[in-house]
Amino acid sequence: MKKKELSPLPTGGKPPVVVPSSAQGALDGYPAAEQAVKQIPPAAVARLTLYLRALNSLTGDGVERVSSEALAEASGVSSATLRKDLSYIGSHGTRGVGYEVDYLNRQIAAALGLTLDWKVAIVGAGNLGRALARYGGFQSRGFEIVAIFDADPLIVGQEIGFLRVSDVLGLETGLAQTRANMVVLALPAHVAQEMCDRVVSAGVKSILSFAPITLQVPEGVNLRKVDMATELQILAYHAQRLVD
Amino acid sequence: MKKKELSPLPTGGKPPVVVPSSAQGALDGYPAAEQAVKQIPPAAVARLTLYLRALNSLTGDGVERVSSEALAEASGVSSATLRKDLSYIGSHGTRGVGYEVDYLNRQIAAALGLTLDWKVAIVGAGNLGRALARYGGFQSRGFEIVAIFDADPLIVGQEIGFLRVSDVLGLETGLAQTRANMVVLALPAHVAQEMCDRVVSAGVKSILSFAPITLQVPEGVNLRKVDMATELQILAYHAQRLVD
DNA sequence: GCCTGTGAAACATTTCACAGCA
DNA sequence: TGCTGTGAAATGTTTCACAGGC
Repeated sequence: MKKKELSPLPTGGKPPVVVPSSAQGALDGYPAAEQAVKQIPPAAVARLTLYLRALNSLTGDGVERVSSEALAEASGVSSATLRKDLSYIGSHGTRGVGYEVDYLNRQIAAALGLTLDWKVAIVGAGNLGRALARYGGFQSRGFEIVAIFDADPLIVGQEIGFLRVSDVLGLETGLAQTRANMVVLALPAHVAQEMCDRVVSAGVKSILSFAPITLQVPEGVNLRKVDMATELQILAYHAQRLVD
Repeated sequence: MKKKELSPLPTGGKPPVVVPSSAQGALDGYPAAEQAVKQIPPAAVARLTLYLRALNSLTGDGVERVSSEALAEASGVSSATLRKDLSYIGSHGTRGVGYEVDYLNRQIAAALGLTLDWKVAIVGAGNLGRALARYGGFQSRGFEIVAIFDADPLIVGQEIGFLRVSDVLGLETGLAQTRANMVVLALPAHVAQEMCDRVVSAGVKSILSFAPITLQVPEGVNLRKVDMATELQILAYHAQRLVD
């Protein structure tokens, strides 16, 4: 349901292991292009963001070096997992010593693509959309909120933080003008798919949805979902089990 | 970091495998008590909530029966995965026919423990906390928001939806009085761990945190985390890879 | 005949344990 | 000596493919 693949190169590496020989015999011509698209396991990518947070916090505390043990503890994972994760982005530590906080921070950020320019548009200026627009946590890591849209005439035109709510009628134009390359959907279920489609048509390839509905997106579009109700239900399952 | 274990049995078998005999040997008298604490794989639990959403939507459309293929499509997973997931909670379909929408809905809800009484308290009445308090998605699935706390004197006493913001000084008392058994933390990073500790001390075992920080909780406490910045960073990684 | 339920295979992730280098 | 980096083992998840009942 989500894999596709087209990288016909034997990038060579551990888990991500690229299909050894197999397919691809057809085209190519180059023996071994080194462009090799890394490929970090999804589970590791998610954790890299945690390490980043922990490293930022350490920087704030003036710490300059950290061991895998300590960083793992601060991130809530095992040290073995942490070392394995870091190995996917290369060897950036010193044996017998540990990791340089600042340097590692930059390495992870680079691996995640955070050095690029990310412009985020929020669709939906209801309670959640407004809260997101005002949330400072985005800006801090290079995500700039460039626009916020809504359909309600009473909300359009309002100021939220440094932004003015735009009419969703002008969604496509707005996305193009602001060069938004990510969209956050903060919408009720019944309009989410429609807005999602428009956003996709406008060429946006990265979408974060808070809508309580399963959205369909075409291949090549990256969709991540956050749903409070879902999280509570998962908690409920575990809590119930404690009681037996 | 999260496993514990105490089952000294060679459980051997597929994922969920019910602990064969194990604990409780004390009572019963039957050779094979069927009470057997299920055990659904975490990945499957997360997806069961998606099926629930899809089933609700189908009910709304007046659909009474659904095939694994159709339900999987609506939920965004493969039909094999769906059938496997459902098999963890028992056989509730009819071969050659499909699943009864209403019946399956109830079976999943029961398996997730949604028939119990969940009372949720929100700690933090900032932008996000207020948005969550007003979000209708909770109530719909048996989660009742029973209190919301904040430390800011300007916010304490305000009305949000049907609730009045309580002073976080009275957190412990408030949790006890309202019999809250779940807590949502909607707090800035610098106070999140402290509040988390207080909530844990008060006996709450299920916590959903929106704070952009890794929280430490003792064994036996269930913590789930949602972080917008993390989600965007993961999107950034994938988006960057599309460019190569 | 058709679609569910499920062993078994394929694949992915995590943990172990230790070699290797500062 | 001490901690990283990483093969190999253990564990978990997804997919395959087909037996089995309606």
